[in-house]
Amino acid sequence: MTKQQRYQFVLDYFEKHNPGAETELIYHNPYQLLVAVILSAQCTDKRVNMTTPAIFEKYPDIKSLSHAAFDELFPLIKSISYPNNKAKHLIGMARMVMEDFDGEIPDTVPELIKLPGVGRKTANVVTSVVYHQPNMAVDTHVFRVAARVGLTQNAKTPLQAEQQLVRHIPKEKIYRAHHWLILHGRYICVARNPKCDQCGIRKACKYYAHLTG
DNA sequence: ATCCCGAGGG
DNA sequence: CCCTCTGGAT
Repeated sequence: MTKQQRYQFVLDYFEKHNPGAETELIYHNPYQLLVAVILSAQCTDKRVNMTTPAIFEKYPDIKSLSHAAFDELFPLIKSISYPNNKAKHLIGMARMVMEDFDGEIPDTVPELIKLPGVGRKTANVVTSVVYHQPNMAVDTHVFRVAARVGLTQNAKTPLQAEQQLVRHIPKEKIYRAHHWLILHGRYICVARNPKCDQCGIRKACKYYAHLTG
């Protein structure tokens, strides 16, 4: 199977068997999405969604967050991973948006990455979801699944994987593909002992082919 | 024990 | 490149 056929098969399969609307981050504007994604590192979306309503009530916009006191923000997120870092990042992010970006959440990856707590993955999520740019956010799931299936080859970093994936996936499908790969990675193509017996794309999968000889 | 849609610093 | 941050569910 050629690489092109592999992509075709995988994308077609997911298009037909949409892994479905899973628990997703809840947000109502770019500000809220950015905050939610920053909080989501190493933490389930469900848990993030439990904390964000209180945050958005107390800090309804980027300006109010930029004036937040650490000791008041910290308790609101202390039940998720890395509350110390994240509280620091959120306030720093808001301040930089106010000072350097005139209070508007930037709409390009290079600008977003300058913000505290915003790495490439977060920047790609924000630009693809809010601004509909054809960017692929590569997290641990996407990285692992793409490598296993053979959508990427010898990708040593998330950035390399991102570049290979973006090259082969039609623009309009990139965000959905991102989500499909995550859900597939979460439930089927798990890190240890992947559930190949339940996998619908195994016939296009290099890992499975290798497994079965 | 291991996993959750990572980022920053050394 | 590896290390640290570090809470809750399973």
